[in-house]
Amino acid sequence: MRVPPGRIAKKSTPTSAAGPVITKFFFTKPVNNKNIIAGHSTTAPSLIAGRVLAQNAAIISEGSNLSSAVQQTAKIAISPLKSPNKTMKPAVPNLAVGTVNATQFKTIIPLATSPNVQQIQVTGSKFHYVRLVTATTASASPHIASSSINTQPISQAKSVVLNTPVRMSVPIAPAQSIKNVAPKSISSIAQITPNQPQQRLIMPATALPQIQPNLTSLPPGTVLTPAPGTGSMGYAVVPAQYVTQLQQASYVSISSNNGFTATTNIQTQAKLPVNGTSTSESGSRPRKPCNCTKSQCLKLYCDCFANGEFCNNCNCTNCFNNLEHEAERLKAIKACLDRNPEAFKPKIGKGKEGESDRRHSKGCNCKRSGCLKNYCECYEAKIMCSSICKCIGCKNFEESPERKTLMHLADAAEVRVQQQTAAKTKLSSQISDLLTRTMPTATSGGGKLPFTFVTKEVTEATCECLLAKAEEAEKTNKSKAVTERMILEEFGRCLMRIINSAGKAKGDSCALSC
DNA sequence: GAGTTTGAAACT
DNA sequence: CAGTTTCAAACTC
Repeated sequence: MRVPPGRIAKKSTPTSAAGPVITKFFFTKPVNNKNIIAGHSTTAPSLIAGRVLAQNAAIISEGSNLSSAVQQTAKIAISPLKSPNKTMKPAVPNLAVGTVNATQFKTIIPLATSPNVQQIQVTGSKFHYVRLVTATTASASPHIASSSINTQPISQAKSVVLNTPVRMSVPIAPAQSIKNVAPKSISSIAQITPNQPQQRLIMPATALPQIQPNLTSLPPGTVLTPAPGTGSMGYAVVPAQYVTQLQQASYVSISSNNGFTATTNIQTQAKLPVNGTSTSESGSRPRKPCNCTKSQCLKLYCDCFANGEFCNNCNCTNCFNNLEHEAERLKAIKACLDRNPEAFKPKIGKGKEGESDRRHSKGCNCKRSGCLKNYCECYEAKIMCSSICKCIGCKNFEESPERKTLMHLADAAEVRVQQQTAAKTKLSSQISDLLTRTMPTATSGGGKLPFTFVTKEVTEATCECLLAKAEEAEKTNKSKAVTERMILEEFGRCLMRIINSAGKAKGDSCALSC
């Protein structure tokens, strides 16, 4: 059976018979939260976005009969969690790996500096996917294939070993999280292959309510490592910016025991507005780079950390919120979760029945701002204070005249900004258009002017002027030499008029009237 | 840009 | 749980 391109993305690994076997998994996602049933799939009734459908061992041997291999495997699908309204379905048995639409993986980008990392871009997804690959031997130095690897039929490949039981445990999370994250039983999992390398799957920085309910308290960046002796695969939930960090890393090692170890300084502190592309939990509001100095960006004071993001293009000093300090970061995450298991959950959630749709989960405690400044978390989130707020002198309620005034001013300012932006855009467009239209004349060095402006009418007018001069010379009995001189002088004047007229861009032969 | 104010987070 | 301290963002000048 020939697997359609993209159904199981893989790379061609130039391995010798004795060479290392590169184990790679691609965990695919549906686009636009749609089920990913592909036309070639003979199983899998549905696949819900964001679900780990089955976590049994998955084995695909490249070069072997794929169909049989697929039939023997359990299937795993991980996808971004952007359809919170959908309910978790039970694990779907016999869902073939690679039942994803062939167009879903747009590109698989090998990181030039790290043979262990591949980026995966999914059409229509704002998330970056990264897959980390570990060779089975230390000497493995696989050449990462080009982006065309996702189109290569799997039947041509050598081997893909998915003999890896997937077990998810959360050592850094509170006990209650661990309890539910681990599968109830792995007894049904196919034989565990000893000495398997550890793999980690990098998942988007989105809350994971649909994978496991108790994962929601884990911030992106949490590493779900395998339980001792039970498997060789772990998961890391990272923000999109992680991709940037990986790109900046000259080397990222993946040890079976230690996880990530970036050996270079992979955090940039460049003061670029790139972080403006980062979004908050709402997915729309740009988040500013942090400026932390004392917290090492490992406390909730740091917005990046609080949002479960790595610092990237921030202005912070002594930042530990990066891959280089993964251990410290995980420790800090654990400490935060110990203090407050909800620490990484969105603060703005659904209110009670009859109250506003959105409200602060804890309520604010403002005393002096009247809850009408951005100090107030409710006001900052553009929501009104609720009954659970403990604020003093609150003016952030529906009928508050101060609030209405502020909102009005804010709206007016926003409109003004939009108008200014539109005006700038229009002016820029006009300038650009003008330059484009005048460019041929400007760049021609004037060489086209005579040709452009010496029209039939201009030529006739010039000739009339010259003839008039000749008649004038004839009437006055001028010598031949003088007559020629008079005609040449007139011709010179005509040329000057043509040039002057060209400068006026009129092309008007009237300018040549004698 | 420096200094001040503010309230959440952290600490005791 | 309440009071205090620390912290970084928001704000003012």
